[in-house]
Amino acid sequence: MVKKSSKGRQKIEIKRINDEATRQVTFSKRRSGVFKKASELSILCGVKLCVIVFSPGGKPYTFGHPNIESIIDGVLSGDTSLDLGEPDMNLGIVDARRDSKVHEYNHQYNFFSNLADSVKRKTEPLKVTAEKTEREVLGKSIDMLGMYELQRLYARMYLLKHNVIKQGVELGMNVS
Amino acid sequence: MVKKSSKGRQKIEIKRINDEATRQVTFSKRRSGVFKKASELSILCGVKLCVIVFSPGGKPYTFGHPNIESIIDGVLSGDTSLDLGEPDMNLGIVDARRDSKVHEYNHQYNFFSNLADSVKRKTEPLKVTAEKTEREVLGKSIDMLGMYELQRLYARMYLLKHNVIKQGVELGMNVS
DNA sequence: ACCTATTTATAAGT
DNA sequence: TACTTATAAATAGGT
Repeated sequence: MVKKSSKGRQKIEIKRINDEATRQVTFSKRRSGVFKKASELSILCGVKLCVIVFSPGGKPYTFGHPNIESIIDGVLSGDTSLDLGEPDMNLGIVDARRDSKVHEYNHQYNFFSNLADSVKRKTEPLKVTAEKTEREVLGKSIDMLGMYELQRLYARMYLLKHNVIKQGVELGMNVS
Repeated sequence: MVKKSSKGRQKIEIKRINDEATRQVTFSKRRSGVFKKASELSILCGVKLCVIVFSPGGKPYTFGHPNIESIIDGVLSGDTSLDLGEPDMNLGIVDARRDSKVHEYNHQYNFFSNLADSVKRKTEPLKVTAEKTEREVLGKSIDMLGMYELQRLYARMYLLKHNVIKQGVELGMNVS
């Protein structure tokens, strides 16, 4: 019966929260909020997206829809339909012929964190036999991870196609 | 004087918008919204994050804080704030089962197992031939992008540090 | 985690 | 694409 008195939501300034406890709470709430908004966007508009957030403690939280696979799949396969023309001149990267596949994933969520658990188990045996490949994966993953200069990356990967793999091994061996 | 009549914001179902014009408008609005929320999160909590959204037409829109490069550079330079400790001892991966919302999403769409199977198929036939290495890279890149053992990745990136990007560029120049 | 009072985001319409 | 309005949704502060 007693009226719950509350000042309700207060307006806050968008600047770093100094109080650690408050910051952590806000992080949790807003991280969830961003993920939810992202998922709604991907579903409502049927688009691909991913979000990577590092917690104050450095833990990565990710959300992707439908998955990154469909994004890089075409690139790595050297599909000619991915011909982007002049590098840096064409931002488009979608392979229209994969639309059906993309649609197949519509309305579905994928949380990388969850995927990682399973994939880890399933790929565990690969680690030993594919050691040198891990190095080449590393090099490429750096690009992938941040989608660093995505457009240029795609153009470059297209040009490199199969060669990048082979030379990537050499790169890895060099560095190690 | 004339009252602007409006039904105001209406509740909508979270499902793909069929009308293209509406979808495009919604995409623009909500993309901005997600970026804004992400920006606020990064500022309020002082965390690094990035968002990548592909428009219905396939154009990539990205947002990063402080920026994508800084995240990568930080790792490559051995930034201690990204040094998550002993490799392999702390995966730093979100346990979806601890997050009720994540669990809810996964339960609702149950997409994970399908994707995992897909990944498995692509990583199963691994050998050391160039052609098959490509598949391997794909499979493992998915892992990486999925924050699969991100911490181990950090550790390796830390070890490789300096040369990866640089040599990656050289690699690209060589081939092209 | 849950509760409200408020702020903020946004669906429709122009 | 930009502005408006009415309403839905997110969330700050508190328990």
